[in-house]
Amino acid sequence: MLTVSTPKSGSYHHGDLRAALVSAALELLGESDVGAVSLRGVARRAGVSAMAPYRHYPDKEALLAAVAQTGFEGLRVALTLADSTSPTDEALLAQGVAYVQYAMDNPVLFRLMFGPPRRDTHIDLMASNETAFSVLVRRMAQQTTSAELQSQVLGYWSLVHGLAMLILDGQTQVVGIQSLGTNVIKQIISTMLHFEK
Amino acid sequence: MLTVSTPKSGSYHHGDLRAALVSAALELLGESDVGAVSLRGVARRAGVSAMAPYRHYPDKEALLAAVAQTGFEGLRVALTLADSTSPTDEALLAQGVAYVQYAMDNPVLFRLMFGPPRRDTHIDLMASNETAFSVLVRRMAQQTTSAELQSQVLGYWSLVHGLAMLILDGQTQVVGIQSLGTNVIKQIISTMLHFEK
DNA sequence: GGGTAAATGTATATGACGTCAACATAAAGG
DNA sequence: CCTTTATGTTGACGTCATATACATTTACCC
Repeated sequence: MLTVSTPKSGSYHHGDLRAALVSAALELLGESDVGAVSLRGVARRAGVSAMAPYRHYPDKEALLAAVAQTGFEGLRVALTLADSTSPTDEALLAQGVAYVQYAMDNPVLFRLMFGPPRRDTHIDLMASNETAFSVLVRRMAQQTTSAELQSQVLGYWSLVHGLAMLILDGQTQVVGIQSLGTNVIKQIISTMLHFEK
Repeated sequence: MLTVSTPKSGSYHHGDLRAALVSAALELLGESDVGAVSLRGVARRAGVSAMAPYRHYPDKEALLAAVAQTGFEGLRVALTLADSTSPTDEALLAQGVAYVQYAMDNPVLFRLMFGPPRRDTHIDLMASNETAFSVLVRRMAQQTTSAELQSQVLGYWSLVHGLAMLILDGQTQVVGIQSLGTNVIKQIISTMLHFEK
């Protein structure tokens, strides 16, 4: 899907290191936990010296922010897809399920996306997030009376976001839930969703 | 509240280093972000050498787990207090507000409590969590029909947990919400809470 | 084309970190 | 007392993020 030009063998310059670094970081995120991803490790994976990334990102945080940005893009795609492939009256629920599913499919990336706000990158990340989030807002605006829209949007987002986080943290066992198929997620969300009444 | 015996000046042994370390770590958590807390820094704050903590905790992760445990204890107290000082029909809502408030008052600690599950400490943390969580479950069991209890419990927990997380991440600005007083939080939660209908 | 400036990658160094191993001191208990 | 055990300290290692200085390549201008 996201392919990156391989370094021409033996060439001093990489070709597209900027993208290769993000790609390598994504690979590493898939293998371990956020704190275990080192800039040096990313550079190694990209086949380049430890200092090379600094030609493209001012520091580690900036690289991770770029990675998080691709995560928001992926989330936007997932939400859009879920919305467009569902009947209108189920689109909101489908987006919620897709949100949780995305987190489960990309646990470490998801945690990175919503990690502690870093002063330098937080603004950009919120902008990325907004493009993903607008998909949900649009659908919601069509499905509810606009009086409490702001509260309802934040409430619904909180619901699915919290569910995603608790699942990633392995906290659902505290409630006595073991398996976590799509159906279970759907049930939890729709239990809380009584707007249509 | 949680006082720790000061090291007798000039004494080789500390007195109660085990507790002092947790206390020092809590102080540092209040000053920076979770990733910025180093074991060496905690040791420094406790006035002790870098290796001293290893006499009481097998590694950094274990110390942080102990800190997280005190966080769950604090959360339990906060929930219990909110529950007991509210009229019965508002107790559940009050607990939700208290949950979010606790996160806002202890942002870094809260993030540590619900951070990525570490193999060695995860089980213990979940046990701690369960004692806090049971406060909410008990109240909920009295306030709803028990048919969908499990889903409703997880749903409500997800709601307040997600709201807390989004606030900590500074994501509420995406929805256009600036100030975050108790009243705003209460409104968001109760907007989603339509069980009584 | 040729030469130079900008872009991009490398080498080396510094200080902080988590943790290991070896050692030092204090407390406890016969 | 004298020894065991608990508790701290010192020093070392490998890794990390990052600074500085240097090398190579590409791009552009004449």
